[in-house]
Amino acid sequence: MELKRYNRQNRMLVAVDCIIFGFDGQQLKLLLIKRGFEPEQGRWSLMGGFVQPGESFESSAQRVLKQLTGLENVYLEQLYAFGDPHRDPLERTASIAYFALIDISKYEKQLSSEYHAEWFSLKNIPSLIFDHKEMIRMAKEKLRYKAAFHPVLFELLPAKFTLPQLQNLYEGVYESMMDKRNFSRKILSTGLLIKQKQKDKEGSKKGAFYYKLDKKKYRHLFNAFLKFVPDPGNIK
Amino acid sequence: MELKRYNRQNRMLVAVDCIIFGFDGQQLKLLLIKRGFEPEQGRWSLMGGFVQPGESFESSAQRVLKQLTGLENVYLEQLYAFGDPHRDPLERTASIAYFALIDISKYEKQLSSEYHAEWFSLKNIPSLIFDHKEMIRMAKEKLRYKAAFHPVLFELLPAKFTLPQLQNLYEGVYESMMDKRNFSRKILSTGLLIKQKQKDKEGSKKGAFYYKLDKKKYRHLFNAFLKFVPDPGNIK
DNA sequence: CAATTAATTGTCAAATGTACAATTATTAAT
DNA sequence: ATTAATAATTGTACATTTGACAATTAATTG
Repeated sequence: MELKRYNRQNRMLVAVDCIIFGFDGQQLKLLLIKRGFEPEQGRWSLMGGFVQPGESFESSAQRVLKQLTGLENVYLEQLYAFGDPHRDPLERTASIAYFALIDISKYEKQLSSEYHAEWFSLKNIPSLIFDHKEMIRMAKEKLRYKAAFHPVLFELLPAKFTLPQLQNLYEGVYESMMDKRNFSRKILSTGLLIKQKQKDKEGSKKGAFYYKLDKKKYRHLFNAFLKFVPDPGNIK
Repeated sequence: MELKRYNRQNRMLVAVDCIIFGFDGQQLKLLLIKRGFEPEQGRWSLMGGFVQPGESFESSAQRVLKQLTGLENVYLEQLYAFGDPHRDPLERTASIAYFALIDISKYEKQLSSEYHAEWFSLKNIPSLIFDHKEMIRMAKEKLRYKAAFHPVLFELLPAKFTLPQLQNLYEGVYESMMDKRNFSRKILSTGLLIKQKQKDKEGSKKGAFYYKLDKKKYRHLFNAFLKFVPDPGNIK
């Protein structure tokens, strides 16, 4: 007789949660929502949802992300599977956490009003449900790790950006100051940036030249091993 | 009225699978078992098991690992959550993959006979069930990444080991040759090794001095950022 | 004691990292 | 028109690390 299922084993709910990073030119931010159902209705939470039949974890995370931001084809990476038996008090629920990097200028505000979503500065995160605080801690750590060797932070920037903006971003991610001269030398030496003729005149009299990513080199070098940060600090 | 469960959502099985690395002094190896139940009974497989009620993913992996090797307190790290809806043809089953690094000399052979377990050279892995081949590919990649910056490969070695053995290990992990002089200079400069007065006389007339890990420095430096490998290659 | 084998040790040039400040472009005010 | 103010842009010298490369040493064997 053919087996039809694995008998005597317990099944559990599986959800995805998204840690959504954005950068407004000054600060690194996270997109959070107000949870719309019990338990913990009305409290701040990461955007998430249950994995549906026929859906992989990755496509589930993509679906959830599109629901909230309207965006597709964004940078999305699996962070960690959270499986503490009591992380959700109502019923055992595993959560596969993903982190996303989006260009904050492309995100559609109207969608997020439905979820009462808001951008929070990373230094000012409110109290969150379940283990979402821990998820964010790990996401920050992993972003630091990744960005030290791969040009992943460009995913947070618009098509045109300035060197001071880029340095702001790196300084925000690593919560430390960098030397302007050494920073631009290192970044430019990767050959990833193409200088534009236009300047950004906001926020300075002299204006700062715009740069664009060399998309071809970017794709080619993404998995190569560059070094964007001297010492990424103590990271796992 | 209080909610008791999340209604109208589908639950699924969740398992853990362990990619178990060992090093015999010459080659990097993986411990595989012959699957003992249907479907795919009798085929080669990673050691795994279903996550039980009340058990976290990590403790589930520890349990599975102890069942097969008799070992506790081994290096264990979550690799990735595999969730393709059809990865197990019988029933939807998620798998949280962990990779383990064990000292091959400590592992208890008698236990593994129960599971028909065998060590396989990484270059000679047999056909495997489900997505286990992909799990191994990712585990190798992650081990490379990790070992490039953290002294994690010492987990594979016995308490006393020689520099040539250590270099063999690194060369096995990176599938490339390294210069003896540069290798020992780099490794010794970390201050992690304590030279012993004894020599290992196996395999050479002159004999090679044993070294021990400085456990205190090891724990202290583990998350620090050392550089053990010149260029870890193209890795995610 | 000579021959063999593998471990151990050293040097130099090139590349990279680090610390540090003067100059330039633009706008606003006098 | 000149000056003052602001932030962007550019350069240099020194220290450290890396990478390429070969001679010497310790032990065993015939």
